[in-house]
Amino acid sequence: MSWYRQHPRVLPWKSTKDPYIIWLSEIILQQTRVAQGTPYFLAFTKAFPSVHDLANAPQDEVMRLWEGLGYYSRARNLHTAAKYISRELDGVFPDTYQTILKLKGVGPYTAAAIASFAYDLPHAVVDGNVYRVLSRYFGIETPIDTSTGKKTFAELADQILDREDPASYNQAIMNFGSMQCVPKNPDCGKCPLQSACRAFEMQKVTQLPIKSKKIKRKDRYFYFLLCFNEAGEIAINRRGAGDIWQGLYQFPLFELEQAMNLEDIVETLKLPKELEVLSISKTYKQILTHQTIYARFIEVEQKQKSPEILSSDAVWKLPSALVDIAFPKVVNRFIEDRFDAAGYSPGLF
DNA sequence: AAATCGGGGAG
DNA sequence: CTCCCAGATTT
Repeated sequence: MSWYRQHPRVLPWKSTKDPYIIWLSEIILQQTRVAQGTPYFLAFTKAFPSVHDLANAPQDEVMRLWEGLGYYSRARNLHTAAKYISRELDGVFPDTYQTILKLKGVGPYTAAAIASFAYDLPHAVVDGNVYRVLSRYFGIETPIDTSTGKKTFAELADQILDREDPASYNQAIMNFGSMQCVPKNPDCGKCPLQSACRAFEMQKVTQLPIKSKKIKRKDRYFYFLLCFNEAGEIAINRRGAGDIWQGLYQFPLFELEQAMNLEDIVETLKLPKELEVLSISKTYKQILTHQTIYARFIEVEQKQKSPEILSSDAVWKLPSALVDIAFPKVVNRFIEDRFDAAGYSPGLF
């Protein structure tokens, strides 16, 4: 905390005790760097000053504001919890750790953060920064991504929590982890904890914390159908549950097990005769945590009316309206290339 | 307990 | 490329 007083960090959500604002910031910052999340925080607080504003917003509007931030279940759960607080709790934010924990999308970390920052309750946060600081300082080699590890670090964090000022303490240890005890090449020479740091003593700083699991990524090949009708509108649909990007929109999608050339694609997809293939885009690559997406966009034109050729849930939008709809990043990259550079008429690459 | 869910920035 | 980020939920 002494170090923290000398290394303050001005952040837009630190100047309030409003639990709604704090909750909003914490959800946005889950697995997200401060620099990446800050613009989203500003956009959300401007669009939805109160929990009622958020609760009463259409889902598509919430998703649109979240567009590009990733982990979209956060946005859906945020909206669900806002409606719960607004309608079931009369807009009164829950004020105990256990009741905060009941909110959709709020786990142990976020409940502790809200409880301490908004209500000064003695609950220790354990985020990626805290795992790193504690594992190094105490020289703990228990993997942090196991149930045993989570329990160990949660108990330790609770033991060393400053119960007189849990809000400042939580803020301090997270800041210390993000600024001094950084993941790579920490400058231990200017660390105030060096003399008591077990990892420094054992020369294991770079090895801690330990993670046991390694992620494996699988390749997926997406072929989106860019289908115009006679009015110059494009078919889109909303992605459902059970896969990535739930709640976002896309062009009608055909997925293949492996990459194919244009002729084989047309053959394999068995496109209806009413559709004439105009062109196919380059491959857009998007790396996610557990998969790599290779996306191509096949531009087709409807030669005659055939409403049911695409999925029945398709809706038609003018290209100029796409900017107000939430798409995955890889789709937006194509949209920018296709419509901002080449214009809005079909077939013109 | 393990798998899954995005996107970006640092090294 | 790999790793990690103010983690949570589902399987």
